Amino acid sequence: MARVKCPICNKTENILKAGLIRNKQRYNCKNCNYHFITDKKKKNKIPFFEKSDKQITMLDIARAAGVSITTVSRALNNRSDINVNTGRKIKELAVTMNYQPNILAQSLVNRTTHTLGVIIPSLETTIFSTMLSGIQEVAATAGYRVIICTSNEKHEREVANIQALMNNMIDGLLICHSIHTSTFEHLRVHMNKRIPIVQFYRVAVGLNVPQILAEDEAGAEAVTDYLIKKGSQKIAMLLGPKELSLTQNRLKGYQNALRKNKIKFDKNLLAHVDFSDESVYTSLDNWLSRFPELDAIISISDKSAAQIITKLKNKKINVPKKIRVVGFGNEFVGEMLDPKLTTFDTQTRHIGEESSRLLIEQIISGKRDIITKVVPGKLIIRDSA
Amino acid sequence: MARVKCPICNKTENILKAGLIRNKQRYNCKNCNYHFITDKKKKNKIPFFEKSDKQITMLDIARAAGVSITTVSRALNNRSDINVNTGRKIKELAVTMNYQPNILAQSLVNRTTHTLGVIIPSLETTIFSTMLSGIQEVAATAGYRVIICTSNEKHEREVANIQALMNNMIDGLLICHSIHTSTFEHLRVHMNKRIPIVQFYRVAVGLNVPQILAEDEAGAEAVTDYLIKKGSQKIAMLLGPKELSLTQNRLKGYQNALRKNKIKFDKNLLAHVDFSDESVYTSLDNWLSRFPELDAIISISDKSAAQIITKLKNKKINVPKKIRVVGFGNEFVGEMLDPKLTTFDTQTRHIGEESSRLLIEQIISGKRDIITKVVPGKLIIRDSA
DNA sequence: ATCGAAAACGTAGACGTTTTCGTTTCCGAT
DNA sequence: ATCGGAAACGAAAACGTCTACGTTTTCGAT
Repeated sequence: MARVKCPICNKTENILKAGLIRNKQRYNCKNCNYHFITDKKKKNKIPFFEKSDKQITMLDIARAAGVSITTVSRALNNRSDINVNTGRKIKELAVTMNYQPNILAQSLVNRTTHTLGVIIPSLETTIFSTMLSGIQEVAATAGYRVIICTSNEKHEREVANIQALMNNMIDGLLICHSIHTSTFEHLRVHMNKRIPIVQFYRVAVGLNVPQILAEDEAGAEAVTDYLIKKGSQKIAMLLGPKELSLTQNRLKGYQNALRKNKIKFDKNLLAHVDFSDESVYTSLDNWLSRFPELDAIISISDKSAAQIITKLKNKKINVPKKIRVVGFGNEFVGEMLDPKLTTFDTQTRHIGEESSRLLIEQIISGKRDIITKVVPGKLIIRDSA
Repeated sequence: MARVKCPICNKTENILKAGLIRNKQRYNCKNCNYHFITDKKKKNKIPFFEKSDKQITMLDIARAAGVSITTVSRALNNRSDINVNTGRKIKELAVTMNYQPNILAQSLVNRTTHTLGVIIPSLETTIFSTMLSGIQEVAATAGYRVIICTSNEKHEREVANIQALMNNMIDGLLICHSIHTSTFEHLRVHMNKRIPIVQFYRVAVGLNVPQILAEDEAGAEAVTDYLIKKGSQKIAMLLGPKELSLTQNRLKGYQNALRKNKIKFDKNLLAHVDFSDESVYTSLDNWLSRFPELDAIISISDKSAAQIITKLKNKKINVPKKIRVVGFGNEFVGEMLDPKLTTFDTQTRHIGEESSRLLIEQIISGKRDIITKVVPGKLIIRDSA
C-alpha cells in the first residue's frame, strides 16, 4: 500500500490520519505540523471568476481611509458623531472603490431584510398576476423586494410555503389562500410572531389577521340587482368553495338583491366550483337541463364567463337575449368577447396595492392593528347583460 | 437646569456626558461606571411580541445536548464524522425545540442564497406572467426562491433592478429586456462576475449570455407559409422595436416564407409597435387605408390580434373571409374570440421553465457555457385564418 | 492655564452559521 | 499493555455588518 507523502517535507514517516472532511481523509504530518487532504480533483477546480470579483468591504475602505470600520459605518450611515470631512472622504472612497454593502450581513445584524413574501394560488390567472403586479409595484417604490411563492391551489404547498417564508428572510407576509385551504392552523401558528401578515382577496374568516378584500357582497348585490332590473328572474350563480369568504360574501350580496326584489331564493341555482374548466361546464349543463327558464348567469370570474358564453353560443343560445351573462373581475378578455362582457370590476390591481401598502405600513410602524379593508369596485355595463 | 440623575445611585454628582448615540445624549456615572441615555420614549416601546419569539439557534441546541456548536452543525448537515447516536439525539432535539436555521447566517458564510432574481417587463401581460409561472415552478422544485422585479418596459428601471439584484442576495439572474432597452452595457458590467445570467424571450443580440428563445423565426415562417397556402398574398405583420431579437427573427421567418413562395416583400406591410393599444390601432388604420387588397395580418401577440379582430368586426370587415388574422403566443383569450384565433403557440410556459432550468444548472455546475436554446412551438389552427 | 463638555474616533463583541485545524477518545491488532 | 489508526468531538476564525461601551482629542469658558 502506497503511503501518503507530506506535501511539505515529502516524507511518509510522520503522517497521521486526522479526521474526515466531507468524507475525505485528512492527514497530518507531525513533523511539519501540516494538515492536508490527498484530493486530486481539487486541482481541477479552476475558479471561473477573477480575483477582482471579490466584493469591496467596509474593511477595505477603512484601510484605505486609515480609520476604523466603525468610522466607515458611521460615515456611510450618516451618523452624527463623525467629522464632516472624514465622512465626506469615506463616502467618496466608497464610491470610487465601488463599494456595495453586503445586504446579508446587514440583514443579519439588523434583523430585517426589506423583503416581502407573497403566497398566491397561481400566476397564470389574470387576476392573481394583476394583484401581484400591484403588490410588487408598491413594494418596489417603498424599497422592498418581493419573493413569490405559488401554492397552485394546493393546501400542502401553501403550508410549506408559509413555513419556508416565515422561517426567515421576510419582513412581512402577504397571503391569498389556496382554494383547498379550509383550516388555518398553519397561519395561526405564525400570528403572534414579530412578522406581520396580511391576507388578501381570499381570506380566512375569523382569523385575527388584517384583510384586504374585494367588494364581493356589494358587487354581487349590484350585479344581481342590475340583472333583475333588466328583467331576469331565474338567476344562476357560480361560486367557489363554501369556506371562502369570497363565496360567502357574494352569496350574501346575491341574496340581499333577491330579497330586496322579492324573488324567491333557490339554492339549486348556486354552483360551487373549484375553478377548473370542467366544473364550470358541468354546472352549466346541469343548470340548462334543470332550469329551461334560466335567464341569467353570474359567473365567478371573467374567464368562466367567457367559457360560458362560448359554450352557450355553441348551443345556439343567445346571449344576452335568452340568457344574460355577467362576469366578475373585469379582466382584459371581457372586452374582446362577442358580446362584450358585462362585469363587476373588482379593481384587482388596487387590491394588490392596498395589501402591499398595509403590510409595509405595519412593518414600519410596528403596529399590528387588525384592519379589514374593502376595495370598492364598480359595475361595468357592456353587451352581455 | 435640572441635572441628570444616575439611574443606579440616583445621584447627579458623577455624571459625565459620554458621546452621542443616534443623536441622543449618552451619560456616564463615574461612580457606578454605568452608561445610560435619558430617553423617555424608550419606556413606551413595548415590544409587541413575546420573549418566546426569539428563534432557537444552534447554540441553544448545543447547550441542551451538552455538545459544541460544531457538533450540532455536523449533525444537522449529516456529516460523517459524528457518532450516530449523538447525531440522532441532536436532530431529535432540533425537532422538539423547533429549530429553524437562520438562512441569512447560512447565506453569509456559504456565499449562496438559493435565490434567483427575475427581471421582467410587466406582470399584467399574460405571456410574461405565464413565463414567470414556469420560472417559479422549476425554481421552487429545485429549492430556489424567486425575487421578481418589473421594469415596466422602462430602461432605467431595468438598469436599477439589475444593480439592486446583482448587488447581493441572488445566485443567478433571469432577464427579459424591456422594450426600450437597446444598449446593454448595464448587463455587460455584470457578465464576468460569479453570478450567472440567462436572457429569455427578449434577448440582446451579440451579448455573450445564454439565451432561451421562442421559435420566432420558424414560427413566423410557418404562419406566413400557412397564410400563403390558404391564398393570402398581401400579408401585413405587426412587429416590435427593431432592436429586439424577437422582431428580427420573426421578420426573417416572414421573409423566408415570402421568398419560398415567390412573393415580393414590401416593407410598408411591416409595422413596428411598442405594444401600446394605440400603436396597434394606428398601424391597422394605416394598413387599411393604404392597402385595400390587404388579406392577412400576422399580429405580434394574441392580445393585439384580439384587438385587431374586434376592430375589424366594428368596421364590418369579415375575419377570416376578407382578412385573415393570426396571433402569436397562444394565450387563453384566443379560444374565446369569435372567430377563434389561429395562432402560433410559442410555448410560453416552457420558455420560463427552460430558462429557470438552464440558470440553475449553471449555478450548480459552475459552468458558464454560452448556450442558445430555442423552445419549439407549433401552429394552432382555428377559425381566424 | 485649566477644566469640563462635546466631538470624534476605536475596541470588542454580536448576529448565527460553516469550516479549518486541532485534540481526545476509542478500539482492535499486536 | 501498547500502539496506531479511526472516530468523535471542540475551539476558534470567518462571513460583513452594526453597536454598546470606551477613550482620546478638541475647544470654549473660566
